[in-house]
Amino acid sequence: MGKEEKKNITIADVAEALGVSKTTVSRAISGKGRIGQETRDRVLKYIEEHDYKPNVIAKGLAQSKTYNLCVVMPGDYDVVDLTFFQECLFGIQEIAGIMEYDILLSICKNNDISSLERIISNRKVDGVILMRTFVEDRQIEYLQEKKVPFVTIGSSNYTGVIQIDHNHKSACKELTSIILMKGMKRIALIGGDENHVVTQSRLRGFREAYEKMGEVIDPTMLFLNLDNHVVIDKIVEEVLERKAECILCMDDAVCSRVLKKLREKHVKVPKDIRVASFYNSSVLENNVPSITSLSFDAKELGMVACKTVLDVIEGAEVETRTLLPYEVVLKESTK
Amino acid sequence: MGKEEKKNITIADVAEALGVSKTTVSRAISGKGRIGQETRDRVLKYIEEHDYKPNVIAKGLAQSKTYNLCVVMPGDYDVVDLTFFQECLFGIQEIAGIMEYDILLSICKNNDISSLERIISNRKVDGVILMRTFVEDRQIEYLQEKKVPFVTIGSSNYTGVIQIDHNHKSACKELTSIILMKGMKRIALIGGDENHVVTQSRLRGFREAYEKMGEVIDPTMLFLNLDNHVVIDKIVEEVLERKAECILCMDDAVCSRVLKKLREKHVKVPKDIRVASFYNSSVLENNVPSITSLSFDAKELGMVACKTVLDVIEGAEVETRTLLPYEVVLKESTK
DNA sequence: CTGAAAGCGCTTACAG
DNA sequence: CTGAAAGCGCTTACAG
Repeated sequence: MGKEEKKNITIADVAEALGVSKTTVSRAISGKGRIGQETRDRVLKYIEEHDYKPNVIAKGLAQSKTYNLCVVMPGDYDVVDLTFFQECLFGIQEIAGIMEYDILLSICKNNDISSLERIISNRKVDGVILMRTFVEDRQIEYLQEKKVPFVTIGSSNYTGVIQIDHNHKSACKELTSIILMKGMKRIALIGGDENHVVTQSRLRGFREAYEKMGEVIDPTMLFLNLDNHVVIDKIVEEVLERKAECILCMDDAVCSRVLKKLREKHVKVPKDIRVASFYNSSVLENNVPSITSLSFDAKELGMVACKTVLDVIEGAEVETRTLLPYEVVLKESTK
Repeated sequence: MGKEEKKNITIADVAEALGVSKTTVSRAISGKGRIGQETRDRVLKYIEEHDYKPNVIAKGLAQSKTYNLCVVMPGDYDVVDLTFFQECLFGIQEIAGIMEYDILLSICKNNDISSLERIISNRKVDGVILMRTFVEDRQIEYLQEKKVPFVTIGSSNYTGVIQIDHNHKSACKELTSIILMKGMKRIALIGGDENHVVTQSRLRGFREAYEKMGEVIDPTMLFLNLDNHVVIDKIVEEVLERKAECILCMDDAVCSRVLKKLREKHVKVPKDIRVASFYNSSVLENNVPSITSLSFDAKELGMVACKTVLDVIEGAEVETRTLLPYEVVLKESTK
């Protein structure tokens, strides 16, 4: 409509149009440095009217900043609880957006950090959020070595790591205690990769509950490091033979598979055996019966993590460890 | 260990160390412009040994490029099939990584494009991949107006849009035909937001199957635009009363809810009623009985979409519409 | 084949 | 309070 293809308007254009220097325009926009109120208003008015948008890349180059955050998501297919990471991502993105930051995604499959390395050495981000931690964690080692600001979602044993987590230990302790108090002593604990820090925390909570109740764990009822579905199926068989009263699942993916196996064998929950999961996600949402589990606010976790890494980037002091609250949600499966 | 905190080494440092100009170093690295073989080798050797990494941001500023792609993910919680988008994202990331591009994530809730707008007006990306299309699509309109290179995953009716999609129409037509051929005429079609292009395609396939088989659709058996679980539950009741022989679900989230309701009412699949879904994802993976559905390769879709948008960015000619193949997977639920 | 210089669009000491 | 100039780390006509 007569509109000509406009080149992007720059700070120089604004300066020229207003008969001031680029310095002045820059100051009016950033709010840094002394500048006359009237001058500032003129500049602000002009850029508003002409829809001027500063080039963030150029700004970044001058300031050695990118206004990007890297979020590292786990890329292992089956194990992952997608909903959790999704929700978390929403939280991160919400805060990041407010602070004018964007999210660069890195996908990490079993501790392979090549994608993260590329992003860091290309200087594409100002900080990193790790969505999952390993007991032995190459991402953490790499980031510490490179002195890149980062936080982890989930706990870590590495010293000096800023961590945002739910209180998994305490949550699992509580859920386990409740089950013990209901009189079920023969609990089978299934799932969980011991290389993940969260598994360690859950396990500790599980153990503490037994101690607190003066009960003793039957070590043959612990089934960790299950790497595939077939193994889970076999374990369910075994657990049934051993007359377990309750199956406690480390996460919902495992729980979902356990429930499938139980259905196939026509074992009724909760009549024949009780089931609970250390995690709640939409995977089990539509299950009949409804499944007792721990409830965590993943979005909140993401928001806090994002806020924290931004603080770190700006050099603020932050807590080394932030623990968010949880809920125990009792449902039909443990009635 | 005596190692001093090194500032990042730049192209100027390399040039000085080698006694050549920055121009020469730049050319050796980029491979553009004439340069002596011996000189190039010297430069390459030096940067290799000293672990020099070009600053992508600076390079981008000089070339008006970012080496970033924006991927727009749907942010509506319930409706979304996460696994699909996740897989797709993996595919995108895999190709992007190979081409030295990174992924900037934008989350779009019900056609709200503010996040995308920010990323575009901040010039943070060279191109965009839209993971879901709307019949009336503000993202598409915005990107076309701004002349930003982009492709859509899923089809679109806007002219000139580069689309990568599975052949949903044809897939749904085939699955519907099979069911009709099995002798089930009373099919209830459930779910699907008519604002999504994919719903339109599926519906068209459904209709064509009826036409092909010389059957007539009972319009009162179509239940679209279900926005919440309660509605689905009610519809299942209605469908049962109306003696439907098969429930066809537009996607797995809907199907999962339908199955839940059926279980609660102790209606057996496939004995009392058959069920199939126009989509396959891990949501239904552990269901007993296994569910007949259409199978699509989401990762492949992501890979092709990424490759295509990269081609568009580089000004290459690309197909306006690429349709990927599918599979019909018959399982127990329609036996 | 190689280099000096201008430019990408900002920021920020420094000087006035 | 304001501006000229240098700088962020690259690329790329242009000239030789």
